[in-house]
Amino acid sequence: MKATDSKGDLNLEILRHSASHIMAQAVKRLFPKAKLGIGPAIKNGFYYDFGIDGTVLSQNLDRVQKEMRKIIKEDLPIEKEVLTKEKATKVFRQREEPYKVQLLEEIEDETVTVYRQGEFVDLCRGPHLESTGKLRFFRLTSVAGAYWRGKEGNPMLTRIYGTSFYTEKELEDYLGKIEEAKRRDHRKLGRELDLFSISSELGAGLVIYHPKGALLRDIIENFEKEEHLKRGYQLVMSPHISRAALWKTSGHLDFYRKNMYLFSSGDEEWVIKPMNCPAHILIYKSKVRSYRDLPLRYFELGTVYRREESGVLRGLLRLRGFTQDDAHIFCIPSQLVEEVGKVLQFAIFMMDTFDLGYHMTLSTRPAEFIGSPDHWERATQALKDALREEGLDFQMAQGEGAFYGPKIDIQMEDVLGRLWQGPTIQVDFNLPERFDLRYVAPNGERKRVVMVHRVVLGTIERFLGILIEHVGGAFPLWLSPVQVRILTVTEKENSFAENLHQQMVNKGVRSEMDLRNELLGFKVRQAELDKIPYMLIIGQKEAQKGTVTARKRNGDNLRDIKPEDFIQTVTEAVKEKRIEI
RNA sequence: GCCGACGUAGCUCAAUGGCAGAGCAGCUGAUUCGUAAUCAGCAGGUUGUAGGUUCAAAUCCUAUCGUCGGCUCCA
Repeated sequence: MKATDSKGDLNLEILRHSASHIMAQAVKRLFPKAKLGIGPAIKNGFYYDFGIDGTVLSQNLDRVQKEMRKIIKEDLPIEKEVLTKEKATKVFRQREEPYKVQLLEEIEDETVTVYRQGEFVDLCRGPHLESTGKLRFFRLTSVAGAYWRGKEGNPMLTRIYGTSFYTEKELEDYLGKIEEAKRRDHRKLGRELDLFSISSELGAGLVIYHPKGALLRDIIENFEKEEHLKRGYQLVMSPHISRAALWKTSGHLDFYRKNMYLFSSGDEEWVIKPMNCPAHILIYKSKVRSYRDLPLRYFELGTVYRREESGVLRGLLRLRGFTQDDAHIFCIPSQLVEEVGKVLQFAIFMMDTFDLGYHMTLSTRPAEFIGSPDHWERATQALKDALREEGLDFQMAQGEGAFYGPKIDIQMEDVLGRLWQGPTIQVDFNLPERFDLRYVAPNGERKRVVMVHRVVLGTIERFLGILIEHVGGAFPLWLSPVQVRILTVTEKENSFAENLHQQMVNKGVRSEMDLRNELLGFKVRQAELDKIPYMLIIGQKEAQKGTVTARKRNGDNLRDIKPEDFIQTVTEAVKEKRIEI
């Protein structure tokens, strides 16, 4: 297998796989006692797991990198050998590699392949580069712990991540992209733009929204409410605490207990809601429902609290308290295709509005499930039909569904090409059963209803985090907490500025003034850093003519604009939810 | 929860067992200026928290809370 002639994906995989072997060889040279785990190529690079004290590797990453360069310089041929399983087992026993021996035990074939480069031998399917010298552009990126074979309870190995490319430019581009992602980190921008904070005094995984963040969230929430009402959803609301017994009925107390906040007060046990479904179900159950009423679509911006493990918390992306744009659709099984189709359209409309890409995945019945296989088959088919009718490409994830029903997951793709979990649509056979949810059919029979759980942004918090990174903090006009900032050249223009400001506020434009006694350049810089879409620059010229000079976020100037024309431009862009200003 | 790295002024960081410091932000004053940083001065700290070792702790040890990178999880 020639690996060096082009740079297709397969070849990149070979390059990275060999890079991981070279890294493992370097680690073994420096730390002979390190035990080899596994070392595959992955999406953006490669890793290798070692049984060794993590501190040692994290403090010696540079040394490992240097040793790798030596091995590359030695240009050792990488040779494949076919061995019987017994022979291979003997080799790795001798080399005191227990993890490799364990892997061999699990292989059923009679023979296995090993790859040899100099003194280093690894159990491996290959293929590999011809020699270590073919690797040129690589970088070790981080050290982290990882469970052996990915199972909690197994020993924790130390994983080194790295990446490699065929050209220096590709490597630089990749590292540049990582830098760009760091610049856009929503945690950093959230602080710099004064949108939100997370305080350890308040508690990990809980967000406090500062005025600008709260405004931004309010804009998104209002947009969501409007769009839901347009699509036949009804707004509902439910309390944050409820009796534990409700969650006994729903089954959450048995299946989800470790993630729930429970407390007792008086003689009773209470739950802080981790989900909105039971409350919506109670609304459904509050009276007898006819087939004529269906489908019923209940929507709530429902704030829920879940006890997430401390290690999984991450900015706005993974929290303990968050707000889902949650809806539950109660319908007749025959309505499923149409309802799911509508949700798909809705989700796509939202992605388009925010200029995000999307990828769909259909997850089918897992090994452990409830409900009849027949129901599963029909529901899965309904989801598939809905996807096909909307003309959408999707991937299948066999056995990845929830235990209570199949689902469609939509991943959002941001401007850097990163994927984020977004909308989900889940069919549920479980809760209608547990709560005995029925409707009266045309023939008077009381039949079981089908329930669909769905979110179209996911959670407001996570979506905000993704959005902040997607736009790099420079929100489109309709979302910008501050749309316009008026900058005066000297204090002489203050009254003109104040007048203008009031005019805009009256028209619903979110305006701010910077009347500080500072140089214009200083104020412009501040407004740029604050990523304000429009600066209105007011000096002697403007004050005399009664016009404004509008400086866009990208530096372009619009001169001699009448205030009312500017206000109209802004108002129109907001109305159309234009992405570009 | 697990592995590792961390936690010093609002922010970014310095001080490696020996007097806690800088830039930005803030405040005061001067300056009245045209598109990414005007000048000067002032103030800002129980070094996350609680213990311990030491003549002496930001620095070493223990616990705890939190943050970051991963793993696992994500009904």
